[in-house]
Amino acid sequence: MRKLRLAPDENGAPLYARVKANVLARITGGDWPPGTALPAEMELARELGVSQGTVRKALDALTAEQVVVRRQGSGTYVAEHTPAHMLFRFFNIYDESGAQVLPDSEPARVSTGEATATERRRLELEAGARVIRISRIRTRAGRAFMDDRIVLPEALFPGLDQEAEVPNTLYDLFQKRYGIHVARTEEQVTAVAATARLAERLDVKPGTPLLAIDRVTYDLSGRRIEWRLSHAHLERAHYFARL
Amino acid sequence: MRKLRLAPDENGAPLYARVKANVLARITGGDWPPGTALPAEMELARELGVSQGTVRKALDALTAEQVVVRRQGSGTYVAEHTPAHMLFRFFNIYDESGAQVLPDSEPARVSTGEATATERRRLELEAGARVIRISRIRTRAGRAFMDDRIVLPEALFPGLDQEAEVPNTLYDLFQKRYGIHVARTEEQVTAVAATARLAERLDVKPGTPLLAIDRVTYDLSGRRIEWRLSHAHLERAHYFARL
DNA sequence: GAGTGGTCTAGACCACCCT
DNA sequence: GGGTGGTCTAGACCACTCT
Repeated sequence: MRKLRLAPDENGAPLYARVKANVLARITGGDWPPGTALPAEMELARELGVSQGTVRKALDALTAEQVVVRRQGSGTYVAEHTPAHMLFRFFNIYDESGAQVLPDSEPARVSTGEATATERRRLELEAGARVIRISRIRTRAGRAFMDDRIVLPEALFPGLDQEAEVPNTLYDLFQKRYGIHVARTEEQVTAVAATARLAERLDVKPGTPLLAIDRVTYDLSGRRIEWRLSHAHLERAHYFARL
Repeated sequence: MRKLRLAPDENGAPLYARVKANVLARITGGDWPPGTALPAEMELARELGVSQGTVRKALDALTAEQVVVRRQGSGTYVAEHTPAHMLFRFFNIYDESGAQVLPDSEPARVSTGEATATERRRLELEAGARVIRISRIRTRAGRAFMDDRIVLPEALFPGLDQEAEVPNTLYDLFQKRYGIHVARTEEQVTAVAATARLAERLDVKPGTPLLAIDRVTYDLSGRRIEWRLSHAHLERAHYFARL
């Protein structure tokens, strides 16, 4: 019987799944920061006592989930999430020519407080948990077009409210400063009439139809790490989804 | 040199890609209708003169694209698109509890005519091409909530305008009657104010914010087979997207 | 040229389904 | 019990990258 440096739980899970979990743990644990080259497949296979094919299957899965990037002839690297890349990946607004809208962000207001019932529900927090709230306007060609209200569990992002400035893309800050890797988002989209507050912030008439985007963001281990409510006034632009 | 009954084009494309193309062609060509069991992996491998592992990789890809379904111990089957399944897969509206909304459909109006410039652009049709236009209301719990205007190239769906009744789910009709397999959709979502026409059809006040969903549907070979413009009045429901 | 990922093969054993 | 897909191994050759 070979000894494995994998999950001690030998029941059920196939080998490649345990290899995948092992590699993922070392990435999220910070052993291999973004941009690092992983050991070669053969070396990982030797280290873990499995065949190269099994390592390959695990790395294929991590590649599909965009945790890792493979470069033929060079190596396998922990996916690097540059600010531009993160915007590109999670900002779903496109203009009429099909090009992605790349928004700017105005200085934000940041505060902290005890989570409301709605915030606790959306972020699956315990009663009494505290949150960081960020409010900002996004602009496009110099004009306000999107109002963001972002809520984060304070326990996951201690000190974030002390930042001098909130960057245009929060998600790479999450990764670089807090080691929290954004994995996926779920968005609920509806059409709403502009309230007085939104009308003023987006410079439209009250009652103007706006797109409301309610987003929950998950990290690689499945934790809810952000709740974001955006209201957008889209002129010659649209929300895009592929199914 | 082994002789392959695969694509004669030997350059570039890996073997498994040619196996995949071969199997896909036999499915879309009607040799294996939906629900049919494919030959076993070993048998396909023998027939095509490749190893089982290569066939497996091809079938894995077709499984990921939902062209085929695998049942351990039983076999690999051409994906069967029941009406309920098609609704489930391509209808993106969910209620507040997270359950998918399953709409009903009222009798539709069907007509044909020469494609307008917009219709030609969205469906990539030649000048002079003819289209079938379907207009219908979808209901939810007995109340109108969505107005659909559907445009199809007549060349792909001859005689569809003569149907006695338009089914609630068109997509499985496409597959069963015309052998056209829906592969994916692209949707552009915006918020608009209800026009007089939409207000009357959806029983809301003019100016009410509606969700406008502009969808182009592609078949397995990448052809555009449908353009659909839906306007929805969503109460306690939302459009859902996972990214 | 050495090292990496990408493809392909051949064969083994297992878990599961069907009859 | 026989057939199927699911997993795993070992080894080969290729295409690419780096230096």
